[in-house]
Amino acid sequence: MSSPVRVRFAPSPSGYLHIGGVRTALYSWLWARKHGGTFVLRIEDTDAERSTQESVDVILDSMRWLGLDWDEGPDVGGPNGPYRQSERLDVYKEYAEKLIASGHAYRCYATKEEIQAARDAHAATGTKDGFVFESPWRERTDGDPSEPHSVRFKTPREGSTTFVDQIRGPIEVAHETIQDFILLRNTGLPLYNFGCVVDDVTMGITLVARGDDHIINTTPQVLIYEALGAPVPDFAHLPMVLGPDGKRFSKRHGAVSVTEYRDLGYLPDAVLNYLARLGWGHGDQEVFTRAELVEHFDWAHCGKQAGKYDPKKFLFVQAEHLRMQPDATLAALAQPFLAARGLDVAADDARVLAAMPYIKPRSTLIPDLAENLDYFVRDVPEQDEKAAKKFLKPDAAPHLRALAELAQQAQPFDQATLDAAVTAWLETEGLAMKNVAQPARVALSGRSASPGLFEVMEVLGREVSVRRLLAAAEQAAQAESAGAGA
RNA sequence: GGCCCCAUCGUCUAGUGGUUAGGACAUCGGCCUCUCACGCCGGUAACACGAGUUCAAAUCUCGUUGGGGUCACCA
Repeated sequence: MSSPVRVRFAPSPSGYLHIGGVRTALYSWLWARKHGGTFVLRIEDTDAERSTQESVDVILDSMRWLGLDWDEGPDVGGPNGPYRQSERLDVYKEYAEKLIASGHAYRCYATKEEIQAARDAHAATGTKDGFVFESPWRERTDGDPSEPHSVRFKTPREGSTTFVDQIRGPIEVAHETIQDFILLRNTGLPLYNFGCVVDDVTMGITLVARGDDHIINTTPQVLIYEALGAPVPDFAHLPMVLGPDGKRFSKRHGAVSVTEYRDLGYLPDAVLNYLARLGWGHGDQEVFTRAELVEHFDWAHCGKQAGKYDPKKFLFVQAEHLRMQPDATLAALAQPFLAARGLDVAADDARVLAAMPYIKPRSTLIPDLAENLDYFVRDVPEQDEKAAKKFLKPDAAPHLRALAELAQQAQPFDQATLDAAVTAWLETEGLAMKNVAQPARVALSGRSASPGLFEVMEVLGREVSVRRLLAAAEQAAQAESAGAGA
């Protein structure tokens, strides 16, 4: 085929890794993995004001948690480093000089004040056209390079430039709407459009994926590629991720940072799956494993319109992935959340493993697992007051004692035996399961909702089941005297 | 305002000239049932509008309207 695929994700470290950014990273990563290419991670920290090391750490942590591994970048290095723009200043300087030498760029000594004055004058004319700063230095050569100056690109005055977006098709912009944009600030630091292109050129990037807010930046960038005589990569501009109300996705819509989802107990694969499907589709399939995503992803099936974040759908996808996990994996993931409830159990606790199949379909997030596992591993189940009051009444006491007796006798102590014994007993007593189920449920779990009674009993074991049943019978009987005494 | 992008159920989408416009989430009924889930069955619900091209348009063209992005020595 053509040249090997090299894709990059280039976040600027000015905060956490935004959920929208994750999608960009994911699509890029998928593209690289699908083609056996290289995934490069680059830190765009040329804005010293906003970039922080803490942010870099958070972003790397987030990427690792998601399992979006990079072949070249911070930590792992690579042949095209360094991978932080702040460490590549000499490279930008070198390329800027090249463009000046070839007549594609020039030194501009205009001050901020002069530019602002020009902008104000333009506004004062009341014109409807956009402001395009025309530097007097475009054609002058009498400046003193030792004086502070920026480097501007000499944008062609005529014609237009077209590039073909992988998602949107051809996009054409007239040169007259593009001003002589700045390549290098007077501080020597590159501006986004320049640093980005120089890095993508020197790192051999073959496809650039990013948010569609960059679509307008692409034309000037293509101009730089051409001026440099470098091959122009493919571009794919992803639509934005919006909040449910259609506004830019922000904190008030819910969690925006990847780390928040991790702490909330989402699975990385679920996050990836949901994000992949938000803006991309593969027929009727909704649930994808990571491998399936890699196999099926393509730009052609990416939607063009902005996607609204749907927390309910996200939860659905998360639940699906939770159920796909092996019991042992979930047990290990649940352990810290159990510990947070004061339940100190091993990651491979037999009760946890035994209960997991029944807990899984009743849980969505990892903390739910711990919540549903609670009474299986707690010595004495915490009792829901309302449930106890409603079901542990005097007339339930004899039933609970009978169930305890049946549990004591069951041989072997498993679901089938328990079920048969209880069914037979109900028959002779002329009772229905629903007459005794809820009191028994409260007795065993302390709650009014739980997996099937026989499932719970089997996991709990004979001894614990009998003990809880009898304790509840006692409690139910007590309710009588309390009621009569009042 | 200039420039650029976008437009199928509430939401994510399938659909690339001929379909009863499909699926999923959500929602509403029902089944299952010892509770809660899971699961299963079914319902409500969409091509923004207007011209044109065509035997035929959700699909192609133009316009309108409505969203969004961008106009920095931020990224």
